[in-house]
Amino acid sequence: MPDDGARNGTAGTAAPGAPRPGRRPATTRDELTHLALELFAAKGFDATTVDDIAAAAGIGRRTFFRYFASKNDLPWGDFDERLEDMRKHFARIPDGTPLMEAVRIATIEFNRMPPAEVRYHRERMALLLRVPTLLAHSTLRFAAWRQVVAEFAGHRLGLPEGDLQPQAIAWAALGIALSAYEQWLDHEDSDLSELLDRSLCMLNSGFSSR
Amino acid sequence: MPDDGARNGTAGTAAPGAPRPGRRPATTRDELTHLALELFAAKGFDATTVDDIAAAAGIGRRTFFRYFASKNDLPWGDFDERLEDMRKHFARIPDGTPLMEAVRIATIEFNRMPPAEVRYHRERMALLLRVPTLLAHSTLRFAAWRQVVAEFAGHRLGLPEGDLQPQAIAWAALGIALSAYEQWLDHEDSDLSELLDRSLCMLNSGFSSR
DNA sequence: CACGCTAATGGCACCCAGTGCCAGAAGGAA
DNA sequence: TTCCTTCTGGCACTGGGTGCCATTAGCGTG
Repeated sequence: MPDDGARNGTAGTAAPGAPRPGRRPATTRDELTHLALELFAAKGFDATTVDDIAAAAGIGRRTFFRYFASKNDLPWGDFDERLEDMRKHFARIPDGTPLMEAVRIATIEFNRMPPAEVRYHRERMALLLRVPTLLAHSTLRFAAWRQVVAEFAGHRLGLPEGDLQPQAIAWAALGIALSAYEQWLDHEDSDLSELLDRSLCMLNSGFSSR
Repeated sequence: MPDDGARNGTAGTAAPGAPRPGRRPATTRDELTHLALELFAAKGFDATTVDDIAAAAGIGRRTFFRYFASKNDLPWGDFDERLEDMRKHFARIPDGTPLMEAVRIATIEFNRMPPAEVRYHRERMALLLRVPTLLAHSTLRFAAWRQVVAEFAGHRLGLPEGDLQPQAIAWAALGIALSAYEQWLDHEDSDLSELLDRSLCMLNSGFSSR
């Protein structure tokens, strides 16, 4: 059995929660993520073994893999829930808004974060986009992001989401967002929202103006 | 194993004779790729171990890793040389050609193949884009492709290739090409060049027309 | 022919990620 | 206490990938 990680940890949020039977989880995904990120920053991603992380968390190596399917998944945090937010955001965009305009807005919104978290997010994204192993793995996560965009585009165009145009839009939007992220990481003083806005406008004008 | 031919290492590039000193390589990258692709088709990528491949080729496991840095690299064949071709192709495009038009043409050209190879290429690409491990790994190869496009775009725009616009163009072009590839794989009777042409035209018009 | 130079091979030990199995540990409720 | 449940974590095993090093195989020269 894949033994799929993450059950009722119920990390951050309160949720006093109905007292369930059985032994309590020894830790949470959040805790492991934080801990691991510190180790990565200190020793580097590749040099940090799962044993290191488990030891630091005071759990067994085997247990670690019940919280995360792989070491690569550690930096992704609550990505899947964020995707749901984006789906909802798309749903709230007025029908009158042009398709690519909606994509632009939703993408910017998806990547908005409180100023206090900028520093943290930057570190996380630097890991994800600059450590080759993680960059490779990220492709699989990004596929889920593309899926959300393709769903919306397909809906708007009255086409199946698997058709060329919705898929092309989703792929292009992802590519554009990643190029903006790379600029953001390269330039300490840059603003992510602005970079996303600029690059998505380029996309929407077919890179014609200069 | 019939390790006949495959005399000269460095198959492909010139230097027909050039009697070098030292022991002859036991096989070639090409031979290993072919062999492996057959095994993948028969047993699946994940179920085929490096030991299987090495055994089938009649070489030691250790030797395999001197021909390919990883099992994931097997299906990529001569990709790097093909990239050089694309670089040259870009260089030959007349200066009068609009930038995005040049990108469209070069992308289509890069992905052109003799009809006899279509079947083979389809199988290879299905592996690369549908086996999760390989899809993830492919990101790293695609980075090199983007680099070629970004170089050209940067050159044309008079900007460093690392700037937002060249990078955005490269990312978008890659995304578009991949969406075309997915359609091609999904529809047995489709034509890759045509799909690339259609999706790149969409890109160049900012996905505006319908 | 024997020697030395060079370039490749391949066995061995080892590291690390990830998995199946299973015997417990820890909690609530009867 | 006993039962039931959930989570833990040790153990053994697979498979990719690497460092080390002795060995093999070609070539040229004395």
